[in-house]
Amino acid sequence: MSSKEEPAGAVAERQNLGSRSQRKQLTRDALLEAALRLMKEGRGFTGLSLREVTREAGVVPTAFYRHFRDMDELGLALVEECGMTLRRLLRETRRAGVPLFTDMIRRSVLVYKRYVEDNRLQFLFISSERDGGSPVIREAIRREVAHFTNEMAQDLRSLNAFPGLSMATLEMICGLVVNGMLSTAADILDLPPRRPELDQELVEDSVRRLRVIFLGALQWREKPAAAKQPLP
Amino acid sequence: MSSKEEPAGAVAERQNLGSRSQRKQLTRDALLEAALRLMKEGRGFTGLSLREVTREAGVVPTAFYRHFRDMDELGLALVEECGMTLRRLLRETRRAGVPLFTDMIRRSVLVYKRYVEDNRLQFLFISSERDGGSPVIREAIRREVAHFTNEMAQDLRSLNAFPGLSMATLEMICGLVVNGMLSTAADILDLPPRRPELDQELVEDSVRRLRVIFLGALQWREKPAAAKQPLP
DNA sequence: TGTACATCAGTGAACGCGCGTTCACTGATGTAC
DNA sequence: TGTACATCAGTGAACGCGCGTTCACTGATGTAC
Repeated sequence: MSSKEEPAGAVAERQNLGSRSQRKQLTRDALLEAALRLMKEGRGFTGLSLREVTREAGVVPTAFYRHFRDMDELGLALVEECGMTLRRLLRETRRAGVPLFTDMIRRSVLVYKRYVEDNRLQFLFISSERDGGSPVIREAIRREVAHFTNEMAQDLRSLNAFPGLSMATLEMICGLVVNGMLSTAADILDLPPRRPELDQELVEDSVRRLRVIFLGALQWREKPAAAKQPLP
Repeated sequence: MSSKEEPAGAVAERQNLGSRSQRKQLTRDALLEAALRLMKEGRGFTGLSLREVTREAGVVPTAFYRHFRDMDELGLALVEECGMTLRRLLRETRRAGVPLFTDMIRRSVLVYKRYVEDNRLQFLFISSERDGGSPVIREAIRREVAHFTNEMAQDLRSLNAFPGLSMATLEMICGLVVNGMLSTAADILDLPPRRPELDQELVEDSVRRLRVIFLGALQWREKPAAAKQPLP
């Protein structure tokens, strides 16, 4: 125990052994995590102050500049971290199987829900900064999400889930799915604890929405690409 | 012309005749509009300061308190304004017809795009605070959006567009549509000027997404509502 | 292995600034008689 | 209609505070010989 209570042992960790650069990395991670942690109570990233973040991380304000030029640069680092989280998600969901039938859709949704809950802070960051925050961060998030959507479309193609659909159409479908699932993430994060019936309801709602999209996808017929005409 | 350039004539307006309460209302409107205007460059509502808003509105900081207790209260007033904008949208889109076929979907999308462009600032507020901002404002926006979704479902029901679908399913479908269209609003607002080919592409993408959803809705078969079972 | 020096992650004091809020005020508008 | 008073939207000075950033620093780690 410390006489002057420390935030979450961040400092203690850093005081343990390790090369200089290893300990620098620990401080950097502490700053990133501090920022995410401060967003827990619904405050946007833009509302965080540099001093607040360093305080939460247990370092002096000026130490910040050893790691980031400013808060925007820290935000971009968070986006990158979240991008990695999304890519891992794709790998995990892939194992749930082709989501063409209700059971597989439900299985995927459950994997997803679990994943969002295991990575609360990152999904909170994504969903609150995707449309909100500073333009540069918003742009970076959109890039990650577009990349994610694209990978998902590649997956569907290689699984041959919708044989009749062009790659462009698959991407459109995946865009709908991803957009929906990111909205759902916000709802998952808002779920009150110890209300399993609400959890179940949310899952079933998600399943229904995904079913509509996949039903629509199965019905989709590609039009023969009309020759591009100049605007009138 | 004024020697001490004034922001957007707000003060000048207020100096014209009118009863005391009329002029108070003008100042209130100036504050609301100032807040929206300051969000133009991608700054979130949470990032605005009270002093900044009063400066933009052309009044002294303390005048703020004659109208709102704090910035949150101003935010809620904005949400209410946006709610009215959404309800007007519904009335206008209704005239575009039942969106079951591609042409009608396209017509609705064009009405919507035009409407978003005519109400840029309000849609900017909605889309950036829907997931981002302070919890109390986010909650208020969600309520407005849920209300909007519900009205839309009522519309589809009374048009008898999907005779086989229950009200709950119609609401689910409308939820998908509304969620998608609010994301699209952000894209519409980001469109660079004088690039009609990008405008057209965005419209066609929206139409395709809506088609998938409506195709799915037409395929949907209600399950006979299974008796509710207690959780295992 | 031992010594002398360089590096650099983190410190702590200091700065000027814009913030939200308080307070007593002004003077035009509204009301009672 | 005219007068005396009340109301209250907007003013302007003042406050204490947390902010981002600068600077010179410390002292442990790393490197060269």
